[in-house]
Amino acid sequence: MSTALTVSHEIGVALRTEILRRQYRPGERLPSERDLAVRFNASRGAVREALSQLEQQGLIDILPGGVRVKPLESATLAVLGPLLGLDESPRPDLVDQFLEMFGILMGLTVKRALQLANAEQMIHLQGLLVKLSQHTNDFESMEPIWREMLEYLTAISDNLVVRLIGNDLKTQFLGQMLKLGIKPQLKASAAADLTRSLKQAFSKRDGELAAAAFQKHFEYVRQAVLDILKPQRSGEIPRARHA
Amino acid sequence: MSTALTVSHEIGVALRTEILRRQYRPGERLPSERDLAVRFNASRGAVREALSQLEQQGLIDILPGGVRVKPLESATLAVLGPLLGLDESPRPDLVDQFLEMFGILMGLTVKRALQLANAEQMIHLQGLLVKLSQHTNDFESMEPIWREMLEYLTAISDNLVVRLIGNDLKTQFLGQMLKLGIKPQLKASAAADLTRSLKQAFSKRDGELAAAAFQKHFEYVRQAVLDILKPQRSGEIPRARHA
DNA sequence: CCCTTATATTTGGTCAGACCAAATTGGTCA
DNA sequence: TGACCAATTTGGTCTGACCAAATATAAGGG
Repeated sequence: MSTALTVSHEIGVALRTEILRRQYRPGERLPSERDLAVRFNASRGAVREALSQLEQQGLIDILPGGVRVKPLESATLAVLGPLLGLDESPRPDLVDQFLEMFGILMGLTVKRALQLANAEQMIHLQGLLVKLSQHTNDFESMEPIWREMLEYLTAISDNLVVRLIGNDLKTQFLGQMLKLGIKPQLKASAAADLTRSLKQAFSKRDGELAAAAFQKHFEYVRQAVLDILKPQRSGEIPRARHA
Repeated sequence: MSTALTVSHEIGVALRTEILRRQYRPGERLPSERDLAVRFNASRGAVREALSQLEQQGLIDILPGGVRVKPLESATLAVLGPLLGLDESPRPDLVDQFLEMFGILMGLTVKRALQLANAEQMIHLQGLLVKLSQHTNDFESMEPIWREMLEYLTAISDNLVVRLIGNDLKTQFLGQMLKLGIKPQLKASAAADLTRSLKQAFSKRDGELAAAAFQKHFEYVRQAVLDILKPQRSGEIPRARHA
């Protein structure tokens, strides 16, 4: 299932999957490097590199005497993608949490960007917005423009913490979502709504307004995605809807 | 400066520091593994493990033909701590961004916790709050109780995305802050304010209110920390203050 | 003189076998 | 039963080797 160019990556992915599937209890010891080497038909060096990666991901503690598995909750963001890809269909609650967080980050980004942007940057932004509003009916053609705008906003806002978190989330999730072929069918009206709100917020340079627009849009996306992910069963944890 | 139990960690830290100090341009090639091995007086295996870690941190791309340095912005949250610890005094803007994000995460956590908590959990929470309000004047003695409450809130809210981000931030930053001896002198009144607001929010089970209390408190902390970090010079990027 | 094409070198990926120090384990003895 | 000590296991590291792909270099043709 997982592409792995090198043996060590392959081993890493395999072990990570097992840990994420909770085949080891937290605190339990992993097989010794030598045993793992035998099992994967690889050298100890390769196994070692794999373990080194898992350690960076916060999944294991590798210390003299044995490799110990850590509880999932103490892992790194790096495990989110793999966690989503465990089954054919990702856990809806995780996807929802991701989208919520992503909306928040995006809100923070615009808000700050609108504060810091200079005149010409504002002009560029509004130019992008105009371009967007000309394609509201064609999702495919507006997607790259969206990307460009987000990239631009991120650059302006110059918030490394938000950026790094966003990086992780993006690479972790978007990859998985695309891989799983989950593309929420957004009504054209939703995109139009967002661009309209943003236009207004940009012209007034109202960061709060722009942030709110993003948040609202992402709530719509969340709903759309959830409708796809659990079309049958319900009765899950109720989700908040900030009025 | 940096504690490193193993040689490979040591090499990893050294190389990471150099990259974070921008001693290599993005896209530039790192010295070959063999050269690095000579330089660090280590085996290629050790170097390899170090590189493997840096790759996980998003700092390098390690591919046949050479190891290439990636731009800082495409790294992982794992670099935040090291970034803060580069100089004797951490970059104030990063610390501020961190605290802002931390406040937001905490707000999300309480909000959700108050939604999901059952009766006995609420009782426990309020019990902790009472304990806290009895120690508002003694920072040292209330700190563990705070930790316990946060841990408890996090467990209840059961939001893995927020939790993982929080993990990273915590381990990354708090470690550095403590190491650098930056302990903001919070007035007792601030802590009292927070506990009072939380008490009210808990009794009414008002998540928004509790979140707001945390945010407000963190804004106070941000100000306090900034006052420490840049006592002399000013003229930096103005920071937002959400009324 | 420039561009293309072979050739030699470098670089990462992996393996095998070895040694050390610390931790674990198991048995022994009080 | 419990404390103590030896044998084993485990991670940490090193050396030296081989392969395939990528890079750099030299050779050749226009």
